[in-house]
Amino acid sequence: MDEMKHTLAAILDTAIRTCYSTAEGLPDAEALAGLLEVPPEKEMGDYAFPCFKLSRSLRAAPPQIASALAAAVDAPDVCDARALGGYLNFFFHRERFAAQTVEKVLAADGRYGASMLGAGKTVCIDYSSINIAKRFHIGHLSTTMIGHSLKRIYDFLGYTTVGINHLGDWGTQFGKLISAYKHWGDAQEIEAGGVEALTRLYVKFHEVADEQAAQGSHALEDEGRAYFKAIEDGDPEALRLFNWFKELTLRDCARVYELLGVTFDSYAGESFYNDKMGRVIDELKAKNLLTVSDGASIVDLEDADMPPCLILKKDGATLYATRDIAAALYRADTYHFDKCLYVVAYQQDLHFRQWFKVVEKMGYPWAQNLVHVAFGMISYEGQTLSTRKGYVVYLEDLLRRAQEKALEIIREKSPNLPDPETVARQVGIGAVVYADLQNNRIKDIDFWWDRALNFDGETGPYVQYTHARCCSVLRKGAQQETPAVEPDYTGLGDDYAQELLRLLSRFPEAVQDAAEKYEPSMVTRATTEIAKAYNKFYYENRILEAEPGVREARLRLTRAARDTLRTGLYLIGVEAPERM
RNA sequence: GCGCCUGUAGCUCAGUUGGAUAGAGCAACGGCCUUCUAAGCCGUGGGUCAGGGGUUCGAAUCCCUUCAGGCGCGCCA
Repeated sequence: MDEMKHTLAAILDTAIRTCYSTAEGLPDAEALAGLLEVPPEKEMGDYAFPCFKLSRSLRAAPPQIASALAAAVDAPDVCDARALGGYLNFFFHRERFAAQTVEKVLAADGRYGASMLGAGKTVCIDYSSINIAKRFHIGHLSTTMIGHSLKRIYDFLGYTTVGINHLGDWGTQFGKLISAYKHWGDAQEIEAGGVEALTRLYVKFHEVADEQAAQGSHALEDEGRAYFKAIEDGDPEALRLFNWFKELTLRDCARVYELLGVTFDSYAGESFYNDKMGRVIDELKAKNLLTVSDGASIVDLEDADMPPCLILKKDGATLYATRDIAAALYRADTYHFDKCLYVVAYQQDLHFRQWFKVVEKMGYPWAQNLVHVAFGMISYEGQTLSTRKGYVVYLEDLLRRAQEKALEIIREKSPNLPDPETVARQVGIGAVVYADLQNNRIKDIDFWWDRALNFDGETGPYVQYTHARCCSVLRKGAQQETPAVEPDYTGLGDDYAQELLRLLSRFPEAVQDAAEKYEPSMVTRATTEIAKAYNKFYYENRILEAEPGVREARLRLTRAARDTLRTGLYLIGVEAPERM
């Protein structure tokens, strides 16, 4: 919560106690701060206190309370208070508010909004979690960017974070892939073609297997299973191929991660937990949680109104939930997390609720710190994503086209820009990432090329452009040779400057809210609002030609806006070019 | 059938613990570059907040219910 709120709450508290010294059951200053609201119109002030909340304990009508308090508020250097209906509206002392806000942002030296809120606490974030032998497509973007952004946000708030790419690197499909490679593969071709070549092999395998099945044969399927068994048993040749496929995939994805600026602290995936499943089974048995149903081992969850959680297949093989539980136990032991986030699509909601409950039944109190950070489905022009049907957009293609579009605009609008390729990369990718983190994560996304490549209006390039505009003003300001003067903050008294200042003052709260709700879009929106407010301020005020003191104040506000825009963009994983 | 989620302007979405006249962007139309980046700014039009009940001084927001859509519901992940 921002400082102004607390300051106002203290003033309000004093006023209430002056007017109604005998009343009981009144909220304290902290509670009052929580009741303060932002009025819908600027004309109504900077903050408002709804007096309805006090009418019961004060036994008075809200408008009367508002009038009485308005007369009792006495803090001329901080704010003015006026009654309007049942509201007590606070109007900041503009000059003082401007000075305080700007100096606070600048004193933070690029880390405005950062805190030590999370000092000593660890947050594990499971995101991206790609499957081996599959190309990175738009369906993987949300988990990757939401997780990446949350990691930056938590880091910024002082938490220790562990970014985990829980690789999908175990399962029969890898046996099938080996089988296909043995029949039709060529080392050089695969090495050159990467994951795409692997995908072709996988498709070929299924074509042939389907043909065989039509003739009543399962020879190829059996061979695939046998190769997977070979991997499990540690057969050197099978393992070599498996690791090669894995390496090819990681190499492929590394290009995308590099473009996005995404990094991980751990790539421990399913294969890593392969030898850690026994503990899960043993513990479940020891705690009498495991029962056999239709030959499979399950944990009954009827008391939690959920279907049972499958732990072992009829043949004794482990399942998805088993691996997730094993991973959670490992992470609890290894990282001693205060929270463990799973950035996974909402489709898997039941799965997470089930195994979280199993961990709870196992008696681990940290079960309540497991969080499924769910997000919406992505479709492509109204169709469900499907590699087979061609309804798929590979991320590299999207990012490439976005960069091309950005370069085209640069050639047209900024032909003299130095290093246009770098800026095009920053802007093109920024547009894609920003769009992914713009809305509440639960919303489904329908991908359309024309929307993805739109750089007008509330978009990543808009915010980046505003940042570059700030940089440009500051550059020009630094080039002018003017004597150093103290800022005259009356120069920030206009409505446009004040609106920008208000938004800047609320930015730290937005970052904290984003962390609390696991919602990066709250940072995206707060940042966009600041960009909009700066653009209005910029058009309504001359900065460089103002009187020296006013010029200095406006330059400082520009620097505060630039720093905060850069921070906001950084927190959602978007770069901030200084020119564009 | 049961469970989870969603429903706000033509489209995509905001709307803070219930608060003042429900807001943006896109699209459409009309303005603004001899002045700090026009990827910008200003303006116009556009709404039964899915429907119906209820709680309350006050509901897009909370409760109930109906409808529509998405997702999920034992040996895939």
